[in-house]
Amino acid sequence: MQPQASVLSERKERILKAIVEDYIRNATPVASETLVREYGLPVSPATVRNEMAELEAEGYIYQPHTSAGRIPTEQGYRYFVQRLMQEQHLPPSEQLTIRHQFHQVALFREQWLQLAAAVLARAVRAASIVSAPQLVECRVKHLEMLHMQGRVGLLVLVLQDGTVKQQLVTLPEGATQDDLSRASRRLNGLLHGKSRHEISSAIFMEPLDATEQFVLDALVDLMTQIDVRDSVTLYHDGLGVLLDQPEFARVERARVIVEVLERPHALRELLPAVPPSAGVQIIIGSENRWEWMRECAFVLTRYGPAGAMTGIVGVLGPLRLPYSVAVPAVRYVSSIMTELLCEVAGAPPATGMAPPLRSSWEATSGN
Amino acid sequence: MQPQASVLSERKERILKAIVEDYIRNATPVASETLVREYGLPVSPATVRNEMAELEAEGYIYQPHTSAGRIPTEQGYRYFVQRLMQEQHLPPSEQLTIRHQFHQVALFREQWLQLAAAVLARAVRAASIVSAPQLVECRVKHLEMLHMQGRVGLLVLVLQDGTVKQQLVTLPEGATQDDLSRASRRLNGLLHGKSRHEISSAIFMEPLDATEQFVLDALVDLMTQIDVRDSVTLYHDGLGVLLDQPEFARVERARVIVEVLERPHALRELLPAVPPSAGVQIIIGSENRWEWMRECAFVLTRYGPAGAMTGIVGVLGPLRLPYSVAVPAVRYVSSIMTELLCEVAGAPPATGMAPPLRSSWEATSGN
DNA sequence: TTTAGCACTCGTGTTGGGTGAGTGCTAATA
DNA sequence: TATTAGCACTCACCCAACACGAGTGCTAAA
Repeated sequence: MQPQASVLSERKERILKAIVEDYIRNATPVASETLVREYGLPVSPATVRNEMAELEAEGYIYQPHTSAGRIPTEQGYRYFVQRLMQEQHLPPSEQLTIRHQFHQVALFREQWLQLAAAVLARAVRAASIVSAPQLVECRVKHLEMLHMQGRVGLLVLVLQDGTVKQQLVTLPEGATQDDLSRASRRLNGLLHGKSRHEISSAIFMEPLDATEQFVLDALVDLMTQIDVRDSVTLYHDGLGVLLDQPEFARVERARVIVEVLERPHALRELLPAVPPSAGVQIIIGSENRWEWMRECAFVLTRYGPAGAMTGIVGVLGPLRLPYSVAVPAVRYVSSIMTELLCEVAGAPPATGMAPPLRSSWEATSGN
Repeated sequence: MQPQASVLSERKERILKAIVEDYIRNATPVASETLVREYGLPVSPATVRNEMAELEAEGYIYQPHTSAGRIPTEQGYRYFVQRLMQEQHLPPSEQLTIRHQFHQVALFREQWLQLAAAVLARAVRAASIVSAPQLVECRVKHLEMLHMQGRVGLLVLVLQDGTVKQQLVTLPEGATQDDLSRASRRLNGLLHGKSRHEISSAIFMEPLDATEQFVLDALVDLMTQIDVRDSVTLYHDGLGVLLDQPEFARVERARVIVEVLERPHALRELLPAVPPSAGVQIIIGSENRWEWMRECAFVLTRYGPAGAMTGIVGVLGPLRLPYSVAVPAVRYVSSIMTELLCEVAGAPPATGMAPPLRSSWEATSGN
């Protein structure tokens, strides 16, 4: 492979751009004649062929076989997204529709997430993934230990940001609802606004009685688990439209994607790799850590008030993902989600993240 | 199509059984010679052919084309599951493993559901669906209205069976946490153990103040929504193994299934159709209400203490689903889930449902 | 009633042109 | 020197012809 450092001549860029766009559109190798005919290049096919030969030598495109048109290489796609791509924003009317949809379900968090996945899948015509927002630091708002039946209890924990966590516990012999309520009440007073770390290292003026200590332990337990466990719930959509893509005509290909979306251990490992406040990130082919992702491209970004509660949202598809649509779409959806999350959690929008404006397509279209 | 009422001769049954089993195994039309060779029929291929001709005339099997072996019709499958199938129970060691896995995550309900889906998909080698248990009647255990920030409040509701529901609300101007706590406390006293219907028609000795009335309204609102909304969360697994089946070699076929599992409106409509306490239900091909399901078979059952809180669990796949494995597997998983649900909710196991026994494979293997 | 024998059917796999899209090369041109 | 017309060449794709063989239905004998 050739060094990619250099910048291509304007004409080569124009040709490369046309090849990538055409291939993303049609999934079929692009011929020199098509380029001059459809993309208005002011030269003859022969000249284009010469340029293509050089682009191929430099590693931006390749032929699947002799006497076929050209297809972009990964390097070609990367050059495209870095320097050539013109973002195609969602039409304002559609942006409004989407915004409306989100506000309709603003009070149901699971529904946002599913909605975000659905919107992206439809806009980009690819698969989408959305992770539930994960707390950076969770602080106690309210807790309640309830007696269910026998020795089964239920600890309900509400965090500052509005998240509700629950956990079944086995109660000590003979604990009554009155005991538990009293303990809950006292701990609520003591622990309000405290983080897990503060709680586990806290020292209390008056010592806790046995029941209080029990509830406290259960609480610390639950808060510890929150970090590692279910906050990584993933939503997805758009598998169906993905299967329409010709690269998945043979099922073997599709299988791997289907399994990943359905059982997303692997994706979970991918998520932490998306840096906060770095805008939209594009991962193409072999940049991926896993073999099976080498034929896939991702467009991901983090949403949510940075430093408080963030998740990731994005799309994935074949290498010829429509990046110019995907990038603004992902950015737009993430900005809405950030906005909604801020309204609820009350965290200030952090610098570097899209601000939660009402009139948002100007706000989201910046670099 | 011929009347199916009649009972087949023993020899025809034996042949039909062999055809169905072989086809389920190999997905390839079954020849007369294969039958005598592999299934030890004490007759010659010619005799088998005569019988097959009759079975075909009666509508139990058909040939995809002249000079091909036979394939079961839907009627053939139905006869098989009703009269011929010998259930193949999971090996005891595996049952124990599964039981262990469930008890490991006994305290996290979402994880059961996902686990149930995973277990079924692996055991049956087909796709699986699990719906979250839905309350038949929900009664208040505890409620708490919290002030989040600005005019955003969070209503947290714990139901008798341990379900926790939450809902963001817009608070009245100037409501403080103290007001809300006081109202919550009073309402907790008044409403404990009440169902939605009882609450909305309740008359109180002392009239409610404005804040209390507000919280009450929000509560009724939320309880109303519980019936219709998210209780129908669906989990699924096994799409991947489904794609391996030759009937899904062409993607068009797979697409429809993928979309259904991913965006399960349609399945939701299917669920109420599964009757409670009817044991495992098998739905084959055109028995399904929807066109696109005509090539699919379902093995479903309801789990959970009947009359209290139930969901459905089952598998779906092509018509040649391995019914003899699927039926016991679905029954076994549902019995474990019922058991766990009873332990937590404390509802007595209803008559007609598999009882929540520890030693369960005897219990689950009855008809 | 069963079965051996046999002719017949029809899907599948293989082979072998023919076609056309698209290229690379060369030589002529601006 | 850069561009382009012309042309030969390559190779995937399509299609028709063909052989093969699996599996049947039928007939006649046991």
